[in-house]
Amino acid sequence: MRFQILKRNKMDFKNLISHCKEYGFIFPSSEIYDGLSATYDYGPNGVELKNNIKKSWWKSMVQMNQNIVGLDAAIFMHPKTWKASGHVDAFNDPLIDNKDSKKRYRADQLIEEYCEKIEIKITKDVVKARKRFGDDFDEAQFRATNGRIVDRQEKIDYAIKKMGEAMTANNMEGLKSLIEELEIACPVSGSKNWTDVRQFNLMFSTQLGNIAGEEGKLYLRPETAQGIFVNFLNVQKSTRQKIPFGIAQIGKAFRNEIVARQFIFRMREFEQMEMQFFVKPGTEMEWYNHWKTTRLQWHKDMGTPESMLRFHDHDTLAHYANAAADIEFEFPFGFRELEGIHSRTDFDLNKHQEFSGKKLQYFDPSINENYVPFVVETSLGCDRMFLSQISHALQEETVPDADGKESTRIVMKLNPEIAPVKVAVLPLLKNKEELTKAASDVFDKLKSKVNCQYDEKDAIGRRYRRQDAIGTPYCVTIDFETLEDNTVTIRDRDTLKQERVSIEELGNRF
RNA sequence: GCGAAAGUAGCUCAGCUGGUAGAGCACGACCUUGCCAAGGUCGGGGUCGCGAGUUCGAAUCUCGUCUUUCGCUCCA
Repeated sequence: MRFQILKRNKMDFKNLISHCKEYGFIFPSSEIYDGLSATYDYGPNGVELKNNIKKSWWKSMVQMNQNIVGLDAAIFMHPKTWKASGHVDAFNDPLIDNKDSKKRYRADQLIEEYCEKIEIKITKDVVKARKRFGDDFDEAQFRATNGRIVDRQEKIDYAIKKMGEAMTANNMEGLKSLIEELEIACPVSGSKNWTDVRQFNLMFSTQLGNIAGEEGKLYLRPETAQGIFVNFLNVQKSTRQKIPFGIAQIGKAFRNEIVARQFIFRMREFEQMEMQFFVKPGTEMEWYNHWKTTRLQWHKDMGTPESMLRFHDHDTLAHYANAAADIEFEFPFGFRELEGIHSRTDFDLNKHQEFSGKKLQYFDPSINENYVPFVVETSLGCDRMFLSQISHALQEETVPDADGKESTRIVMKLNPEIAPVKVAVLPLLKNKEELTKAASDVFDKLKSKVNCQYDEKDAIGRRYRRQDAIGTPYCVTIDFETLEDNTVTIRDRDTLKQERVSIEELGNRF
Protein backbone atom coordinates (compact mmCIF):
# COMPACT_ATOMS: atom_id res chain seq x y z
CA MET A 1 0.00 0.00 0.00
CA ARG A 2 1.14 3.46 -0.75
CA PHE A 3 0.05 5.24 2.42
CA GLN A 4 1.75 3.26 5.07
CA ILE A 5 2.50 4.37 8.55
CA LEU A 6 6.20 3.77 9.03
CA LYS A 7 6.81 5.01 12.54
CA ARG A 8 4.84 6.30 15.48
CA ASN A 9 5.83 8.33 18.52
CA LYS A 10 4.00 9.91 21.41
CA MET A 11 4.36 13.65 21.70
CA ASP A 12 6.13 14.92 24.78
CA PHE A 13 4.28 17.07 27.29
CA LYS A 14 5.67 20.40 26.13
CA ASN A 15 4.72 19.73 22.54
CA LEU A 16 1.30 18.61 23.65
CA ILE A 17 0.74 21.93 25.42
CA SER A 18 1.98 23.87 22.37
CA HIS A 19 -0.25 21.83 20.13
CA CYS A 20 -3.27 22.54 22.31
CA LYS A 21 -2.65 26.25 21.98
CA GLU A 22 -1.76 26.29 18.30
CA TYR A 23 -4.84 24.37 17.26
CA GLY A 24 -7.34 26.16 19.46
CA PHE A 25 -7.86 23.56 22.18
CA ILE A 26 -6.55 25.31 25.27
CA PHE A 27 -5.26 28.83 25.88
CA PRO A 28 -3.67 30.20 29.05
CA SER A 29 -6.28 32.34 30.77
CA SER A 30 -5.97 36.13 30.53
CA GLU A 31 -2.84 35.66 28.48
CA ILE A 32 -2.51 39.31 27.47
CA TYR A 33 -2.15 40.11 31.18
CA ASP A 34 0.60 37.50 31.58
CA GLY A 35 -1.88 34.78 32.39
CA LEU A 36 -3.30 33.67 35.70
CA SER A 37 -1.60 30.85 37.50
CA ALA A 38 -3.02 27.42 36.66
CA THR A 39 -6.06 28.80 34.89
CA TYR A 40 -6.87 27.89 31.32
CA ASP A 41 -9.53 28.62 28.72
CA TYR A 42 -10.90 26.09 26.27
CA GLY A 43 -10.69 27.28 22.66
CA PRO A 44 -12.98 26.47 19.72
CA ASN A 45 -11.75 22.90 19.28
CA GLY A 46 -11.29 22.40 23.01
CA VAL A 47 -14.86 23.27 23.85
CA GLU A 48 -16.15 20.86 21.18
CA LEU A 49 -14.00 18.05 22.56
CA LYS A 50 -14.93 18.81 26.14
CA ASN A 51 -18.65 19.01 25.35
CA ASN A 52 -18.42 15.71 23.50
CA ILE A 53 -16.70 14.09 26.50
CA LYS A 54 -19.47 15.36 28.75
CA LYS A 55 -22.11 14.11 26.31
CA SER A 56 -20.56 10.64 26.21
CA TRP A 57 -20.36 10.44 29.97
CA TRP A 58 -23.92 11.69 30.44
CA LYS A 59 -25.20 9.23 27.87
CA SER A 60 -23.45 6.28 29.50
CA MET A 61 -24.62 7.23 32.98
CA VAL A 62 -28.07 8.84 32.64
CA GLN A 63 -29.44 7.87 29.26
CA MET A 64 -28.35 4.23 29.46
CA ASN A 65 -29.48 3.66 33.04
CA GLN A 66 -33.14 3.87 33.98
CA ASN A 67 -32.22 4.27 37.62
CA ILE A 68 -29.81 7.19 37.24
CA VAL A 69 -31.16 10.71 36.83
CA GLY A 70 -29.51 14.07 36.34
CA LEU A 71 -29.18 17.20 38.42
CA ASP A 72 -27.62 20.63 38.02
CA ALA A 73 -27.21 22.18 41.46
CA ALA A 74 -26.04 25.73 42.11
CA ILE A 75 -22.39 26.44 42.83
CA PHE A 76 -23.41 28.51 45.85
CA MET A 77 -24.84 26.54 48.73
CA HIS A 78 -25.94 27.43 52.23
CA PRO A 79 -22.78 27.81 54.39
CA LYS A 80 -24.03 25.15 56.78
CA THR A 81 -23.60 22.63 53.97
CA TRP A 82 -19.85 22.89 54.34
CA LYS A 83 -19.95 22.71 58.11
CA ALA A 84 -21.96 19.52 57.82
CA SER A 85 -19.67 18.02 55.18
CA GLY A 86 -16.60 18.73 57.30
CA HIS A 87 -14.98 21.04 54.76
CA VAL A 88 -14.96 24.11 57.01
CA ASP A 89 -13.23 22.48 59.97
CA ALA A 90 -10.94 20.07 58.16
CA PHE A 91 -9.08 22.81 56.37
CA ASN A 92 -8.36 25.75 58.56
CA ASP A 93 -4.77 25.20 59.55
CA PRO A 94 -2.14 27.93 59.81
CA LEU A 95 0.88 26.59 57.92
CA ILE A 96 4.51 27.66 57.92
CA ASP A 97 7.48 26.43 55.88
CA ASN A 98 11.10 26.20 56.85
CA LYS A 99 13.07 27.62 53.95
CA ASP A 100 16.12 25.43 54.57
CA SER A 101 14.60 22.02 55.13
CA LYS A 102 11.58 22.85 52.95
CA LYS A 103 9.40 21.13 55.50
CA ARG A 104 5.91 22.38 56.20
CA TYR A 105 4.46 22.57 59.69
CA ARG A 106 1.31 23.66 61.36
CA ALA A 107 2.30 26.85 63.15
CA ASP A 108 0.18 26.09 66.22
CA GLN A 109 1.72 22.63 66.50
CA LEU A 110 5.24 24.05 66.36
CA ILE A 111 4.45 26.28 69.31
CA GLU A 112 2.80 23.46 71.21
CA GLU A 113 5.83 21.23 70.65
CA TYR A 114 8.02 24.03 71.95
CA CYS A 115 5.94 24.14 75.11
CA GLU A 116 6.05 20.38 75.48
CA LYS A 117 9.84 20.38 75.32
CA ILE A 118 10.04 22.92 78.12
CA GLU A 119 7.49 20.94 80.07
CA ILE A 120 9.73 17.86 79.76
CA LYS A 121 12.65 19.81 81.19
CA ILE A 122 10.52 20.93 84.10
CA THR A 123 9.40 17.37 84.71
CA LYS A 124 13.01 16.20 84.78
CA ASP A 125 13.85 18.78 87.44
CA VAL A 126 10.83 17.73 89.44
CA VAL A 127 11.76 14.06 89.23
CA LYS A 128 15.30 14.79 90.35
CA ALA A 129 14.06 16.87 93.27
CA ARG A 130 11.65 14.17 94.32
CA LYS A 131 14.51 11.69 94.46
CA ARG A 132 16.56 14.06 96.56
CA PHE A 133 13.84 15.04 99.04
CA GLY A 134 12.04 11.72 99.29
CA ASP A 135 8.67 11.58 101.03
CA ASP A 136 8.83 15.13 102.30
CA PHE A 137 8.76 16.52 98.75
CA ASP A 138 6.06 19.10 98.12
CA GLU A 139 5.82 19.35 94.33
CA ALA A 140 3.53 22.39 94.19
CA GLN A 141 5.77 24.33 96.48
CA PHE A 142 8.88 23.27 94.60
CA ARG A 143 7.38 24.37 91.32
CA ALA A 144 6.38 27.71 92.75
CA THR A 145 9.73 28.48 94.34
CA ASN A 146 12.42 26.95 92.12
CA GLY A 147 13.73 29.83 90.02
CA ARG A 148 14.52 27.82 86.90
CA ILE A 149 11.14 26.16 86.88
CA VAL A 150 9.30 29.41 87.45
CA ASP A 151 11.11 30.97 84.49
CA ARG A 152 10.27 28.04 82.28
CA GLN A 153 6.67 27.92 83.36
CA GLU A 154 6.38 31.61 82.58
CA LYS A 155 7.68 30.95 79.09
CA ILE A 156 5.06 28.26 78.53
CA ASP A 157 2.24 30.39 79.89
CA TYR A 158 3.35 33.30 77.76
CA ALA A 159 3.55 31.19 74.59
CA ILE A 160 0.16 29.57 75.16
CA LYS A 161 -1.48 32.91 75.90
CA LYS A 162 0.00 34.64 72.88
CA MET A 163 -0.82 31.74 70.60
CA GLY A 164 -4.40 31.66 71.82
CA GLU A 165 -4.77 35.36 71.13
CA ALA A 166 -3.32 35.08 67.65
CA MET A 167 -5.41 32.03 66.77
CA THR A 168 -8.71 33.57 67.87
CA ALA A 169 -7.89 36.81 66.07
CA ASN A 170 -6.80 34.88 62.95
CA ASN A 171 -3.59 36.85 63.25
CA MET A 172 -1.04 35.05 61.07
CA GLU A 173 1.63 37.72 61.48
CA GLY A 174 1.23 37.32 65.23
CA LEU A 175 1.91 33.60 64.99
CA LYS A 176 4.98 34.18 62.89
CA SER A 177 6.45 36.81 65.21
CA LEU A 178 5.73 34.53 68.17
CA ILE A 179 7.66 31.71 66.51
CA GLU A 180 10.52 34.12 65.90
CA GLU A 181 10.32 35.54 69.41
CA LEU A 182 10.45 32.06 70.95
CA GLU A 183 13.36 31.24 68.63
CA ILE A 184 11.74 28.02 67.51
CA ALA A 185 13.96 26.10 65.13
CA CYS A 186 13.01 23.56 62.51
CA PRO A 187 13.41 20.03 63.92
CA VAL A 188 14.91 18.88 60.62
CA SER A 189 17.26 21.66 59.54
CA GLY A 190 17.66 23.35 62.89
CA SER A 191 17.33 26.72 61.21
CA LYS A 192 15.05 29.60 62.10
CA ASN A 193 14.57 30.64 58.50
CA TRP A 194 10.77 30.64 58.27
CA THR A 195 8.28 31.74 55.66
CA ASP A 196 5.22 33.72 56.64
CA VAL A 197 2.37 31.82 58.24
CA ARG A 198 -0.44 31.28 55.79
CA GLN A 199 -3.96 30.21 56.45
CA PHE A 200 -4.60 27.20 54.30
CA ASN A 201 -8.18 27.49 53.13
CA LEU A 202 -9.29 24.88 50.69
CA MET A 203 -12.47 26.74 49.85
CA PHE A 204 -12.77 30.03 48.04
CA SER A 205 -15.14 32.34 49.82
CA THR A 206 -17.13 35.37 48.91
CA GLN A 207 -19.59 37.60 50.69
CA LEU A 208 -23.37 37.71 50.69
CA GLY A 209 -25.18 40.25 52.90
CA ASN A 210 -26.66 38.15 55.63
CA ILE A 211 -27.77 34.56 55.83
CA ALA A 212 -30.23 33.68 58.57
CA GLY A 213 -28.67 36.28 60.84
CA GLU A 214 -25.20 34.84 60.57
CA GLU A 215 -22.22 36.39 58.84
CA GLY A 216 -22.81 36.03 55.13
CA LYS A 217 -19.76 34.07 54.14
CA LEU A 218 -20.45 32.04 51.04
CA TYR A 219 -18.17 29.39 49.58
CA LEU A 220 -17.67 28.29 46.02
CA ARG A 221 -18.37 24.57 46.21
CA PRO A 222 -15.21 22.45 46.52
CA GLU A 223 -17.09 19.41 45.19
CA THR A 224 -20.35 18.90 43.38
CA ALA A 225 -21.37 15.94 45.55
CA GLN A 226 -23.00 17.99 48.31
CA GLY A 227 -25.50 19.47 45.84
CA ILE A 228 -26.63 15.92 45.18
CA PHE A 229 -26.83 14.96 48.86
CA VAL A 230 -28.96 17.91 49.91
CA ASN A 231 -31.31 17.22 46.99
CA PHE A 232 -31.49 13.51 47.66
CA LEU A 233 -35.13 13.46 48.75
CA ASN A 234 -36.27 16.05 46.17
CA VAL A 235 -34.92 13.90 43.40
CA GLN A 236 -36.08 10.59 44.83
CA LYS A 237 -39.63 11.81 45.39
CA SER A 238 -40.03 13.75 42.15
CA THR A 239 -38.80 10.87 40.00
CA ARG A 240 -40.28 8.05 42.17
CA GLN A 241 -36.91 6.29 42.16
CA LYS A 242 -36.44 3.20 44.25
CA ILE A 243 -33.17 2.30 45.87
CA PRO A 244 -30.73 1.49 44.40
CA PHE A 245 -30.64 4.60 42.22
CA GLY A 246 -28.16 7.28 41.27
CA ILE A 247 -27.98 11.04 40.70
CA ALA A 248 -25.51 12.35 38.14
CA GLN A 249 -24.16 15.84 37.81
CA ILE A 250 -21.62 17.72 35.72
CA GLY A 251 -20.42 21.02 37.08
CA LYS A 252 -17.66 23.34 38.15
CA ALA A 253 -15.96 23.05 41.51
CA PHE A 254 -13.27 25.21 43.10
CA ARG A 255 -10.36 24.35 45.37
CA ASN A 256 -7.70 26.72 46.57
CA GLU A 257 -4.78 24.35 46.03
CA ILE A 258 -1.45 25.61 47.31
CA VAL A 259 0.27 24.19 44.29
CA ALA A 260 -1.80 23.91 41.13
CA ARG A 261 0.26 22.56 38.29
CA GLN A 262 0.76 20.32 35.33
CA PHE A 263 -1.32 22.10 32.74
CA ILE A 264 -5.02 21.33 33.17
CA PHE A 265 -4.36 18.38 35.50
CA ARG A 266 -4.70 20.35 38.71
CA MET A 267 -6.54 23.63 38.41
CA ARG A 268 -8.23 25.74 41.06
CA GLU A 269 -11.34 25.94 38.93
CA PHE A 270 -12.27 22.59 37.43
CA GLU A 271 -15.19 20.54 36.25
CA GLN A 272 -16.41 17.31 37.78
CA MET A 273 -18.60 14.57 36.39
CA GLU A 274 -20.03 12.87 39.44
CA MET A 275 -22.60 10.23 40.18
CA GLN A 276 -23.79 9.37 43.67
CA PHE A 277 -25.42 5.98 43.87
CA PHE A 278 -27.75 5.40 46.82
CA VAL A 279 -27.93 1.85 48.12
CA LYS A 280 -29.28 -0.21 50.96
CA PRO A 281 -26.85 -0.31 53.92
CA GLY A 282 -24.86 -3.51 53.82
CA THR A 283 -24.94 -3.77 50.04
CA GLU A 284 -22.44 -0.97 49.47
CA MET A 285 -19.39 -3.17 48.83
CA GLU A 286 -21.24 -5.05 46.12
CA TRP A 287 -22.08 -1.76 44.39
CA TYR A 288 -18.64 -0.34 45.01
CA ASN A 289 -17.17 -3.26 43.10
CA HIS A 290 -19.84 -2.97 40.43
CA TRP A 291 -19.00 0.66 39.76
CA LYS A 292 -15.28 0.04 39.84
CA THR A 293 -15.54 -2.40 36.94
CA THR A 294 -18.24 -0.43 35.13
CA ARG A 295 -16.24 2.77 35.20
CA LEU A 296 -13.00 1.13 34.11
CA GLN A 297 -14.85 -0.47 31.21
CA TRP A 298 -16.16 2.95 30.17
CA HIS A 299 -12.63 4.30 29.92
CA LYS A 300 -11.65 1.35 27.77
CA ASP A 301 -14.73 1.83 25.59
CA MET A 302 -13.77 5.46 25.11
CA GLY A 303 -10.61 4.23 23.45
CA THR A 304 -8.17 4.81 26.26
CA PRO A 305 -5.47 2.12 25.90
CA GLU A 306 -5.81 -0.50 28.60
CA SER A 307 -2.08 -0.37 29.33
CA MET A 308 -2.45 3.28 30.37
CA LEU A 309 -5.14 2.54 32.96
CA ARG A 310 -4.91 0.94 36.36
CA PHE A 311 -6.64 0.82 39.72
CA HIS A 312 -5.14 2.24 42.86
CA ASP A 313 -6.87 1.06 46.02
CA HIS A 314 -6.55 3.46 48.94
CA ASP A 315 -4.92 2.18 52.10
CA THR A 316 -5.79 5.19 54.18
CA LEU A 317 -9.35 6.35 53.87
CA ALA A 318 -10.98 9.75 54.13
CA HIS A 319 -13.21 10.47 57.09
CA TYR A 320 -16.33 9.72 55.07
CA ALA A 321 -15.30 6.53 53.29
CA ASN A 322 -15.11 2.83 54.06
CA ALA A 323 -13.56 1.89 50.72
CA ALA A 324 -11.94 3.94 47.99
CA ALA A 325 -10.10 3.38 44.74
CA ASP A 326 -8.79 5.55 41.95
CA ILE A 327 -8.74 4.78 38.29
CA GLU A 328 -5.32 6.06 37.35
CA PHE A 329 -4.20 7.06 33.89
CA GLU A 330 -0.63 7.24 32.66
CA PHE A 331 -0.33 10.96 31.98
CA PRO A 332 2.85 12.31 30.38
CA PHE A 333 4.11 12.91 33.93
CA GLY A 334 3.21 9.46 35.24
CA PHE A 335 0.23 7.52 36.57
CA ARG A 336 -2.18 9.91 38.31
CA GLU A 337 -5.75 9.87 39.51
CA LEU A 338 -8.31 10.24 36.77
CA GLU A 339 -11.47 9.06 38.50
CA GLY A 340 -12.31 8.19 42.09
CA ILE A 341 -14.73 5.52 43.22
CA HIS A 342 -15.62 5.92 46.88
CA SER A 343 -17.91 4.11 49.22
CA ARG A 344 -19.00 7.13 51.27
CA THR A 345 -21.23 5.21 53.68
CA ASP A 346 -24.10 7.22 55.19
CA PHE A 347 -21.69 9.87 56.44
CA ASP A 348 -22.90 12.77 54.30
CA LEU A 349 -26.65 12.16 54.58
CA ASN A 350 -26.32 11.64 58.33
CA LYS A 351 -24.41 14.87 58.72
CA HIS A 352 -26.96 16.80 56.72
CA GLN A 353 -29.74 15.30 58.83
CA GLU A 354 -27.92 16.43 61.93
CA PHE A 355 -27.14 19.96 60.76
CA SER A 356 -30.43 20.67 59.00
CA GLY A 357 -32.73 18.90 61.42
CA LYS A 358 -34.51 17.38 58.40
CA LYS A 359 -34.84 13.67 57.86
CA LEU A 360 -33.00 12.29 54.85
CA GLN A 361 -34.35 8.79 54.97
CA TYR A 362 -35.76 6.42 52.47
CA PHE A 363 -38.74 4.18 53.09
CA ASP A 364 -37.89 0.82 51.65
CA PRO A 365 -41.15 -0.94 50.74
CA SER A 366 -39.39 -4.28 50.34
CA ILE A 367 -38.58 -4.44 54.04
CA ASN A 368 -41.11 -1.90 55.35
CA GLU A 369 -38.39 0.12 56.99
CA ASN A 370 -36.90 3.63 56.99
CA TYR A 371 -33.17 4.02 56.65
CA VAL A 372 -30.46 6.45 55.63
CA PRO A 373 -29.02 5.02 52.41
CA PHE A 374 -25.36 4.34 51.87
CA VAL A 375 -23.65 6.08 48.98
CA VAL A 376 -21.20 4.87 46.36
CA GLU A 377 -19.67 7.71 44.42
CA THR A 378 -17.98 7.85 41.03
CA SER A 379 -16.18 11.13 40.53
CA LEU A 380 -14.39 11.92 37.29
CA GLY A 381 -12.43 15.09 36.58
CA CYS A 382 -13.67 16.42 33.26
CA ASP A 383 -10.48 18.32 32.57
CA ARG A 384 -8.41 15.28 33.47
CA MET A 385 -10.49 13.18 31.11
CA PHE A 386 -9.81 15.77 28.43
CA LEU A 387 -6.08 15.63 29.12
CA SER A 388 -6.06 11.84 29.16
CA GLN A 389 -7.74 11.69 25.76
CA ILE A 390 -5.43 14.26 24.21
CA SER A 391 -2.32 12.68 25.64
CA HIS A 392 -2.99 9.17 24.43
CA ALA A 393 -4.36 10.34 21.10
CA LEU A 394 -1.73 12.84 20.04
CA GLN A 395 0.97 11.11 18.02
CA GLU A 396 3.65 11.87 15.55
CA GLU A 397 3.83 9.50 12.61
CA THR A 398 6.23 9.04 9.78
CA VAL A 399 4.47 8.50 6.46
CA PRO A 400 5.60 8.64 2.84
CA ASP A 401 4.94 11.91 1.03
CA ALA A 402 3.97 12.43 -2.61
CA ASP A 403 7.48 11.65 -3.80
CA GLY A 404 7.76 8.56 -1.64
CA LYS A 405 10.08 10.30 0.79
CA GLU A 406 9.50 10.26 4.52
CA SER A 407 7.46 13.01 6.06
CA THR A 408 5.89 13.41 9.45
CA ARG A 409 2.32 14.00 10.33
CA ILE A 410 0.89 14.97 13.68
CA VAL A 411 -2.34 13.18 14.26
CA MET A 412 -4.81 13.09 17.11
CA LYS A 413 -6.34 9.65 17.21
CA LEU A 414 -9.39 10.59 19.21
CA ASN A 415 -12.38 8.37 19.49
CA PRO A 416 -14.57 9.66 16.60
CA GLU A 417 -17.41 10.10 19.09
CA ILE A 418 -15.57 12.89 20.88
CA ALA A 419 -13.59 14.44 18.00
CA PRO A 420 -14.24 18.20 17.71
CA VAL A 421 -14.88 17.96 13.97
CA LYS A 422 -16.44 14.75 12.62
CA VAL A 423 -16.09 15.36 8.90
CA ALA A 424 -14.10 17.74 6.74
CA VAL A 425 -15.46 18.39 3.27
CA LEU A 426 -12.74 19.17 0.75
CA PRO A 427 -12.92 19.97 -2.95
CA LEU A 428 -9.90 18.47 -4.64
CA LEU A 429 -9.05 21.81 -6.23
CA LYS A 430 -9.94 25.34 -5.32
CA ASN A 431 -10.06 26.93 -8.74
CA LYS A 432 -12.59 24.63 -10.36
CA GLU A 433 -15.98 26.06 -9.60
CA GLU A 434 -17.76 22.78 -10.37
CA LEU A 435 -15.81 21.14 -7.57
CA THR A 436 -16.25 23.84 -4.95
CA LYS A 437 -19.95 24.04 -5.79
CA ALA A 438 -20.40 20.29 -5.42
CA ALA A 439 -18.39 20.32 -2.20
CA SER A 440 -20.51 23.14 -0.74
CA ASP A 441 -23.62 21.10 -1.49
CA VAL A 442 -22.18 18.10 0.37
CA PHE A 443 -21.20 20.33 3.26
CA ASP A 444 -24.70 21.80 3.48
CA LYS A 445 -26.12 18.32 3.51
CA LEU A 446 -23.92 17.21 6.41
CA LYS A 447 -23.74 20.29 8.59
CA SER A 448 -27.12 19.82 10.21
CA LYS A 449 -26.18 16.30 11.28
CA VAL A 450 -22.63 16.58 12.59
CA ASN A 451 -20.03 19.21 13.25
CA CYS A 452 -18.18 19.49 9.95
CA GLN A 453 -15.75 21.83 8.27
CA TYR A 454 -15.38 23.02 4.71
CA ASP A 455 -11.85 23.78 3.54
CA GLU A 456 -10.58 24.66 0.07
CA LYS A 457 -7.37 26.45 0.94
CA ASP A 458 -4.01 24.85 0.02
CA ALA A 459 -3.18 21.52 -1.55
CA ILE A 460 -5.27 18.53 -0.61
CA GLY A 461 -2.44 16.82 1.32
CA ARG A 462 -1.97 19.82 3.51
CA ARG A 463 -5.66 19.98 4.25
CA TYR A 464 -5.62 16.32 5.29
CA ARG A 465 -2.79 17.09 7.69
CA ARG A 466 -4.63 20.03 9.18
CA GLN A 467 -7.58 17.79 9.93
CA ASP A 468 -5.26 15.09 11.33
CA ALA A 469 -3.89 17.65 13.77
CA ILE A 470 -7.31 18.29 15.33
CA GLY A 471 -8.39 14.67 15.19
CA THR A 472 -11.04 14.78 12.46
CA PRO A 473 -11.80 11.12 11.78
CA TYR A 474 -13.07 11.49 8.21
CA CYS A 475 -12.21 13.68 5.24
CA VAL A 476 -14.65 13.69 2.34
CA THR A 477 -13.06 14.70 -0.95
CA ILE A 478 -15.01 15.91 -3.96
CA ASP A 479 -13.21 15.21 -7.24
CA PHE A 480 -14.05 15.08 -10.95
CA GLU A 481 -15.59 11.67 -10.60
CA THR A 482 -18.11 13.22 -8.21
CA LEU A 483 -19.42 15.39 -11.03
CA GLU A 484 -20.01 12.33 -13.17
CA ASP A 485 -21.50 9.77 -10.80
CA ASN A 486 -22.27 11.52 -7.49
CA THR A 487 -19.66 9.61 -5.52
CA VAL A 488 -17.08 10.98 -3.09
CA THR A 489 -14.09 9.52 -1.30
CA ILE A 490 -13.95 9.14 2.47
CA ARG A 491 -10.42 9.22 3.81
CA ASP A 492 -9.84 7.51 7.15
CA ARG A 493 -7.67 9.42 9.61
CA ASP A 494 -5.94 6.41 11.11
CA THR A 495 -5.37 4.15 8.12
CA LEU A 496 -5.10 6.87 5.45
CA LYS A 497 -7.21 4.60 3.26
CA GLN A 498 -9.87 5.99 0.98
CA GLU A 499 -13.24 4.55 0.22
CA ARG A 500 -15.54 5.70 -2.55
CA VAL A 501 -19.21 5.98 -1.68
CA SER A 502 -22.24 7.69 -3.17
CA ILE A 503 -23.32 11.02 -1.68
CA GLU A 504 -26.54 9.37 -0.58
CA GLU A 505 -24.64 6.68 1.31
CA LEU A 506 -22.43 9.38 2.86
CA GLY A 507 -25.52 11.15 4.20
CA ASN A 508 -26.71 7.93 5.81
CA ARG A 509 -23.43 7.39 7.62
CA PHE A 510 -23.63 10.48 9.77
C1' G B 1 6.20 27.37 49.24
C1' C B 2 11.61 25.84 47.89
C1' G B 3 15.15 24.70 43.87
C1' A B 4 16.37 24.42 38.46
C1' A B 5 15.33 25.89 33.40
C1' A B 6 12.66 28.95 30.10
C1' G B 7 9.73 33.49 28.15
C1' U B 8 11.97 37.13 21.01
C1' A B 9 6.22 37.35 14.91
C1' G B 10 0.07 33.29 15.30
C1' C B 11 3.56 28.58 16.12
C1' U B 12 8.74 26.46 16.59
C1' C B 13 13.13 28.80 17.31
C1' A B 14 17.96 31.66 15.89
C1' G B 15 20.35 36.20 17.40
C1' C B 16 22.86 37.41 23.57
C1' U B 17 32.03 39.29 23.62
C1' G B 18 25.89 45.62 24.32
C1' G B 19 25.04 49.42 18.46
C1' U B 20 16.96 49.95 18.44
C1' A B 21 15.68 42.33 15.28
C1' G B 22 15.94 37.30 11.64
C1' A B 23 14.50 32.17 9.64
C1' G B 24 11.05 28.20 8.76
C1' C B 25 6.08 27.29 9.10
C1' A B 26 1.44 30.04 9.53
C1' C B 27 -1.45 34.50 7.55
C1' G B 28 -3.39 37.88 3.02
C1' A B 29 -3.42 38.69 -2.57
C1' C B 30 -2.28 36.87 -7.43
C1' C B 31 -0.34 33.02 -10.80
C1' U B 32 0.86 27.77 -11.39
C1' U B 33 -1.21 23.18 -9.00
C1' G B 34 -5.70 16.26 -10.75
C1' C B 35 -5.35 12.85 -3.63
C1' C B 36 -1.41 12.86 1.60
C1' A B 37 2.96 18.96 4.83
C1' A B 38 3.43 21.69 -3.83
C1' G B 39 6.21 26.01 -6.54
C1' G B 40 6.63 31.30 -7.70
C1' U B 41 5.83 36.76 -7.00
C1' C B 42 4.31 40.47 -3.70
C1' G B 43 2.54 41.82 1.15
C1' G B 44 0.94 42.34 6.57
C1' G B 45 2.80 41.29 11.40
C1' G B 46 7.45 41.95 16.89
C1' U B 47 8.61 48.70 21.70
C1' C B 48 12.41 40.80 22.28
C1' G B 49 6.95 38.68 29.28
C1' C B 50 6.66 43.17 32.51
C1' G B 51 9.32 46.97 35.58
C1' A B 52 13.68 49.27 37.18
C1' G B 53 19.12 49.89 37.12
C1' U B 54 24.15 50.31 34.62
C1' U B 55 25.41 52.73 29.81
C1' C B 56 26.02 57.75 24.88
C1' G B 57 23.27 53.19 23.57
C1' A B 58 20.15 47.00 26.36
C1' A B 59 16.66 41.38 23.20
C1' U B 60 21.90 40.94 25.00
C1' C B 61 24.70 42.92 31.50
C1' U B 62 22.41 43.52 36.90
C1' C B 63 18.16 43.42 40.18
C1' G B 64 13.03 42.81 40.95
C1' U B 65 8.41 40.79 39.28
C1' C B 66 4.80 37.72 36.54
C1' U B 67 3.90 33.22 33.83
C1' U B 68 5.15 28.27 32.29
C1' U B 69 7.78 23.50 32.50
C1' C B 70 10.65 20.00 35.53
C1' G B 71 12.11 18.16 40.61
C1' C B 72 10.69 18.45 45.84
C1' U B 73 6.35 19.64 48.95
C1' C B 74 1.00 19.41 49.12
C1' C B 75 -3.29 16.93 47.37
C1' A B 76 -10.25 15.31 52.81
